[in-house]
Amino acid sequence: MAQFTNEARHFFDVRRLVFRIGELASMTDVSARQLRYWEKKELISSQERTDGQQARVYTFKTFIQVSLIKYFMDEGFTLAAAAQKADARQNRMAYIHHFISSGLQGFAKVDDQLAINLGAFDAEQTLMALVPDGDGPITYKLLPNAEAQQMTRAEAE
DNA sequence: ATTCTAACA
DNA sequence: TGTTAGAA
Repeated sequence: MAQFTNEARHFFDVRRLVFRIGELASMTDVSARQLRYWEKKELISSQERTDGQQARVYTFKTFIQVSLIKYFMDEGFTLAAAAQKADARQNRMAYIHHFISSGLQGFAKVDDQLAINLGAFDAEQTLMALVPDGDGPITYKLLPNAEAQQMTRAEAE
């Protein structure tokens, strides 16, 4: 079974997943003309081009942003309002992502069950969520920080 | 083939 | 906003 620690690991780097304007346009049903216009209005941005190339390069994050703006415009919002709502949505998602990734400290075995290290409960204790193999409720257990840390690390790699 | 800017319908 | 033109 895969083990995880705080270290993020991945098969590919999303920062290398980029699109040119034609691709992004067909992916989002937003015309290239609109994409250039939105960029000029600073509602979206394209990646800085280090080389001398002229063609815009868009990140995956921009793909999400464009999709959100498009969605809100289809809902009837003006471009400016749609962009504002899309921005707010992304900020909420960033917060949630931070909340989750900071809360999930790693996995371990406790009482022969999968245990999810949810991080500090207070100054001395760490909260562990015990996930049963089959059906059944998830239970929680508080362990001394040192013990939780050690067992979480012991299962890693 | 694709994207660029600028301009006009 | 769509759709051109001509250049890169």
